[in-house]
Amino acid sequence: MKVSKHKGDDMSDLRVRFAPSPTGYLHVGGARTALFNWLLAKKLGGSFILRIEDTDVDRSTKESVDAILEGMKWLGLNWDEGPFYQSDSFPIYKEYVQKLVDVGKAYKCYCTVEDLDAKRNLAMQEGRKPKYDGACRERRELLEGQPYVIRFRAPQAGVTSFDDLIKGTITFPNEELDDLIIQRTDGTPTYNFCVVIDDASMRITTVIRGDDHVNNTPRQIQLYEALGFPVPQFAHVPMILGSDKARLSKRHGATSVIAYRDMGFLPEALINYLVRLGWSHGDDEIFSSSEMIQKFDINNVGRSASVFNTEKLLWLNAHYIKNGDPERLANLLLPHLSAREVTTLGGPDLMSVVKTLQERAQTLEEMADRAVFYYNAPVSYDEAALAKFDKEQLKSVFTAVSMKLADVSGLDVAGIDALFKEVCSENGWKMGQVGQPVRIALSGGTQAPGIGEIVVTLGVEEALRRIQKAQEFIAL
RNA sequence: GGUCCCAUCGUCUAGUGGUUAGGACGCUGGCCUCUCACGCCGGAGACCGGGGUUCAACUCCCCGUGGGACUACCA
Repeated sequence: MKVSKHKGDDMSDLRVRFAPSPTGYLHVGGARTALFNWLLAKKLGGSFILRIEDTDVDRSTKESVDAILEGMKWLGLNWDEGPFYQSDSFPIYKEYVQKLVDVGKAYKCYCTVEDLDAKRNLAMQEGRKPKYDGACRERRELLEGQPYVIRFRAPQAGVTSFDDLIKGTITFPNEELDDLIIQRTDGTPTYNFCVVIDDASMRITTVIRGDDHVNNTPRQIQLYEALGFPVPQFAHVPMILGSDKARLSKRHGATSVIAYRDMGFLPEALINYLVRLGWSHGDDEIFSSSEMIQKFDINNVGRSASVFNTEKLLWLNAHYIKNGDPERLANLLLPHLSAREVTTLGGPDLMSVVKTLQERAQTLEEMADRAVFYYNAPVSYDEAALAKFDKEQLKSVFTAVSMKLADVSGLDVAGIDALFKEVCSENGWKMGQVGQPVRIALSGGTQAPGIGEIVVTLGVEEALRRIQKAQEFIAL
């Protein structure tokens, strides 16, 4: 077999990671980043690693970790290694900080937060760069007992650049980069330092992450080089925006993937929606997970931010509901029915109910709403709709239909539909004069599955009972 | 302010110098029809602006303009 020289080929030793910080739930932006990582790993037979970035002890919570894991699992984004916690590696970071200090690539800085803030504000006011002024960079004497942070001694001349898999070559003048803090006063390491140590020690080959990290990348590259680690490849995926083109946030509506689950979305719909946000494969819109894996290519990820569009997500969800397995949907629908205090016990077969609703619901929530009448007989009727028919007419329709229905059994949907046609032709009625009143009698309203579907699903006996009740109602 | 990134219908996008600029969501006209949906057929709808390069620019370059990110002892 010939070995291809093309970049991106033969990457079976590819190692990628998703590294959320546990300061909230898994949001759709993070989910998409995770998805792209997962897809690339699956496609190239690499490893997908989950790492929890909890170096900020104050803001990190166990609840958030659980919420993120729950979201990942729901979406089916299984990981090969982890979850690893940065907080478990504090001693290791410390070791590497010391190494850098020993060789003079890092130094103690005694500047106080107040001093730094003051200098920064002054610089801003005077229109200068608000970067660290290097006050302690050349300090020779050590101040005993004074609190300090450790700063990385960054190169001040030249440029740092990298070839981003998505954005192309990006170059930064080193003079724009100041000496970043790698260890806080309390001895804990900071984010930019930890990612480098972790990505290096986990032998990550390709870092796929949000666009908002582009500016951190040159600093991290300098750290890799100072530490003597190989620099991984980078791929920065653009942000997801809200309808007003501002960064997606709660005020744009739901951003948590679990919230979408609770609103009745299917995981495959959300995944399909997310994969198309920023990535494309010609004119294709619908992707099964195996198609996604097969067709995914990081080079086809777009460079610009995209707006989250719930309408399209709804369309995809409707698509997957329409084509989904009724049994699975029935199970997924259960909690939504419970939330409506509907019990399916003793009622129609839920799977049959689902089948009548698959083309009529965009979400499981909507399906649940539409399913209620099957289990709870109407206690009132759409009076406005009923008013469109003459009372006497209604009576004769109900009577005629009841008589027909009374002596049939075992009919399927087509059979029941044919039976209604008979009623029409025998009495000189139009289907509209018969179907709609019966629909109201059976469901209480005007929007429901086809008459035949309802009668068969409900069962002839229950249908007759409901028609009788309606008959009594209009007699009042 | 500085640095970096981005720019095709309202939205998601295809497009890699020569196309009637394609598809999808949404919107909309019609068909189907017992309601609601589904489905099918049709319609409106875009290359941010200005300079170059070229026989020819949506496509390449530059400058604007407009968005966004970062500029923390957050990640």
